[in-house]
Amino acid sequence: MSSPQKPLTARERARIEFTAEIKAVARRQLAESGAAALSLRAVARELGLATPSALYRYFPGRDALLTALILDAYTSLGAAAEAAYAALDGADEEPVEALEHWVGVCHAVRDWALAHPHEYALIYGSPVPGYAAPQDTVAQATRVPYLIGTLFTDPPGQDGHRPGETRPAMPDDARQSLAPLLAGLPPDTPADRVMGSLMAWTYLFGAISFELFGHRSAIVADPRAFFDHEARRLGTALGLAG
Amino acid sequence: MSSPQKPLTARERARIEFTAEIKAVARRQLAESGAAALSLRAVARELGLATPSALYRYFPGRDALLTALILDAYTSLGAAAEAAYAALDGADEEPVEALEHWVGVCHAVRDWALAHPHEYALIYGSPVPGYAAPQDTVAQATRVPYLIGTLFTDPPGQDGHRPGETRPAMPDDARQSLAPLLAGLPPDTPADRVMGSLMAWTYLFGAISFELFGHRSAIVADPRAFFDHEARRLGTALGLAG
DNA sequence: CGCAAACGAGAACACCGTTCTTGACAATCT
DNA sequence: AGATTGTCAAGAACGGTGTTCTCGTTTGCG
Repeated sequence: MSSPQKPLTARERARIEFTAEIKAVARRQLAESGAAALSLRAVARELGLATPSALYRYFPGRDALLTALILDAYTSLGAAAEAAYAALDGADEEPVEALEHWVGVCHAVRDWALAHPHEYALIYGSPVPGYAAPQDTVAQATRVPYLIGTLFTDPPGQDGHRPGETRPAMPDDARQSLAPLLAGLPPDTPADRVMGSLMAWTYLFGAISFELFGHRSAIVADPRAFFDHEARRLGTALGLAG
Repeated sequence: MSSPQKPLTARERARIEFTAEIKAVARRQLAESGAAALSLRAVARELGLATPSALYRYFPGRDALLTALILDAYTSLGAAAEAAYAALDGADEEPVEALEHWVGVCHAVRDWALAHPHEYALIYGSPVPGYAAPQDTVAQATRVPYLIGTLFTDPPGQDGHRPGETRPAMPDDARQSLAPLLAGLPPDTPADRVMGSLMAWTYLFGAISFELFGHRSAIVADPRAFFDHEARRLGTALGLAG
């Protein structure tokens, strides 16, 4: 995509290196105290800078730094989910059931969220500034839902649909409501499967948000076992059954 | 419960009245600019107070004020959901299907969230301080999940379960994972139905959060039609079908 | 009436993000 | 090589924030 020329002046190399260093320190403080506590002054202090104004050479402001962290978080999460999918896909000779793929991706996303709770809150919690998602982020943000989509729309076997199985009906207004999405998909993609993948995507992050934000703490004793079961039951309920 | 004595001195009356006034102003500013922009100084200014320190006579700090708003939000949301349920229950002579109850409650919760987006973000977004939920809030916070629970566990007809219907299996670890919840329920409550209500609860707020936080804006054209369809499909998939 | 508690005002402290100016340094062009 | 251009960290300053403490004043109670 980029970097058509290799020669980088020492200034440029130092600049991108220092930019990464700023992000690393900021990510550390974010992971430690949350987004609300991320302070440009504290970042500058930890970097040995005598003044926070020096950071404005690299980021236009605090929100820009947070946006950069958001993009990195989406990238990291997307990579984790895709890696889990690839691992399940390539390991066994026997093709793995679609349900197992789904459950595996679910656990990968949950594991990532548990490992990076504040970064998860940054991208799937309440949007802090004015919830303006730059165009750069959507490419990374769509990696997980896209992965789930292929899980639901790509038939696991030759067709993946048993002859006697009842496909859920989709009223016209519901089908039209996701026209913007269907327009970008192969024309023969069944709308009910797209709907199923969107619902699976919705549920996955609803469940993780509930667990991470404490809405379940008084209710479930073993979060991982509960999550595994809910992922399985939702997957089968949405038509992934083997 | 409380107020065993009626006589209130003028001081006390003025105090509770002014406390309510503070909350009203704070709620207005919250609805206008979000929780991050809620400032004690701005609240004091709007109340005509010359200094924000006066507010500390009524709330120990900014977080306490936010906690009070959280409790009010839970109360308001719970009342809205229960009112919608009651309206559906009492209107028709014919007993309404459980699925319709479920969809009605879903729309009530969504309507409330759309009308009070910042209050919704306050209670179902990322917890701001250290996500410590005071004991007062849980009574209000559990109203909606409890309502959904009765929807799924109370049989709509005489039993509500068709003879040939296959009940989803629950492995032991999954059943044990929600032991804390089952301990507080009638001993014959079927665990798979409790599981279904928890999943419905999870999905409901996952869907609303996605819509409100902009994760669907580029994907679905008619959010209400989409929401209605997903609520119906999830309800039937979880065993509410008529 | 007198006393103690509650009240609002005010100043102060320690932070914060952001802006602007200043002097030093490196890269580039002539 | 020398002059110039642009980048850099520094520093000071502004307006904003939550919070704490100390004041007189007012209110309610014994």
